[in-house]
Amino acid sequence: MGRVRDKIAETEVGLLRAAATLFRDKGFAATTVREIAKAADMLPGSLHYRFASKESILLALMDYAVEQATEAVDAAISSTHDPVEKLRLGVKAHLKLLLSGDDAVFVLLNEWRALSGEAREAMVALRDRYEDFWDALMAEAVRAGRFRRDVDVKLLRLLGFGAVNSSAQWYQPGGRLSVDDIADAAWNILAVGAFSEEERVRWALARAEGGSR
Amino acid sequence: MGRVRDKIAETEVGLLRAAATLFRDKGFAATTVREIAKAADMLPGSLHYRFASKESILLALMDYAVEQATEAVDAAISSTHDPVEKLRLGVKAHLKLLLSGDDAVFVLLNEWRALSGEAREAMVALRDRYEDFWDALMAEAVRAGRFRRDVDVKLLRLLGFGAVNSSAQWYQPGGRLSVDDIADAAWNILAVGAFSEEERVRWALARAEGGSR
DNA sequence: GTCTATACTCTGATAGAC
DNA sequence: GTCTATCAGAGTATAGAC
Repeated sequence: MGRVRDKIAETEVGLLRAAATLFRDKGFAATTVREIAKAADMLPGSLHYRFASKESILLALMDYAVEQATEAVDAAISSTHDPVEKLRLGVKAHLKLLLSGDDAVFVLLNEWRALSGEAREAMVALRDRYEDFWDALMAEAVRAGRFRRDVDVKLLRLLGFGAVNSSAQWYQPGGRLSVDDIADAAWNILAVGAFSEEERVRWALARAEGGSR
Repeated sequence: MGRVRDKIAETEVGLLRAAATLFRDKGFAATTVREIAKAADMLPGSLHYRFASKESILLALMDYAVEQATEAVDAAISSTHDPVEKLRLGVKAHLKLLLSGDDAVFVLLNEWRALSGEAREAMVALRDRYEDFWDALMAEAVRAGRFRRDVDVKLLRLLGFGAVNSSAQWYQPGGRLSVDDIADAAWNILAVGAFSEEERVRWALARAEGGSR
């Protein structure tokens, strides 16, 4: 029983992966269903057996991306109860996924304009939930006095993810900068700039103690 | 003499403006030349008299965007010789242009993947020059000891512009946040996080003195 | 310089044999 | 479930009258 469903899922995941790479490289509108089918070792007719339309491929892909991101971040922050450390680990997990080579998250971030109508609304709802999750995590750190009081949390989240997510546009695997380099730099600039004085001292001490972390 | 050229230029600027709005809203690939022509009060045939191809419209648009950005930033930083103040004013000018409603810069940042071949190379060369300009400005601030020594300037520039440019994705004219709010917040988080201790003190004093700037 | 009309290609999607 | 063959429409670009 499970065998058949697994096989179906596997085919569809491969298809989504192929679509993600093409959507990332050429954009959704510039990618043809024939190209997707070819990249997935299929013919256009077979592809339409799995997905009714090109747009439904994109929507499924985004669904998959949000699910993956949520799982990755949840797993990463489960090891600590410190709100600031949760943020640091969560951002790192988010970035790792984004730069891991799986293009779904990249497409989620950059091709949402291609969806229209109900599909667009469903997508926005998913994205909002992910963003609310982060806002709550940050609010916790503010409540604990770990960020400056005058920091606009929502704006910090927007700018922070803007910085982190933009790395997908220029990151090169095997290049000068590793994923950890980028995560650490983003943290050392963005978060530290938002830290309260007390937290700044704490952070400076931890750095001096534990090496370059 | 100048009259004719001005008239031609005016027609083309109007056309580029219409194209920019469409490219921004729907993306380059999803926009048709018929739509561009209609938005510019023309027929497709007439449009092709001005631009040989759809891609050449995009390239001309990007050229225009880089020119505008360079001029805006140059004008903004000419009033000071302080390297950090140059950066602050320059970033603000860049952001103002990006969020001003002229969509050319947005398209430049988000649709460059649509170009291919020689047009792509020409575009990358333009963008690189703009980025080199910023790197030089930042290097000046580092040399003067105004940033922490351990800050990777190129990475800071990438992350910084990632944050600033991302605001174009969510900024709403007339919304809760003004362009100045965003510019100030980005500066207060990003730059301050990269400041040297000495500069941080200087900045804190200036803030206490001059209000919320 | 701008129009109308159209050539030619490629698109997403479907039908029906296997 | 996957194939071949094909539809109807939309895409860019062009030709030539005005």
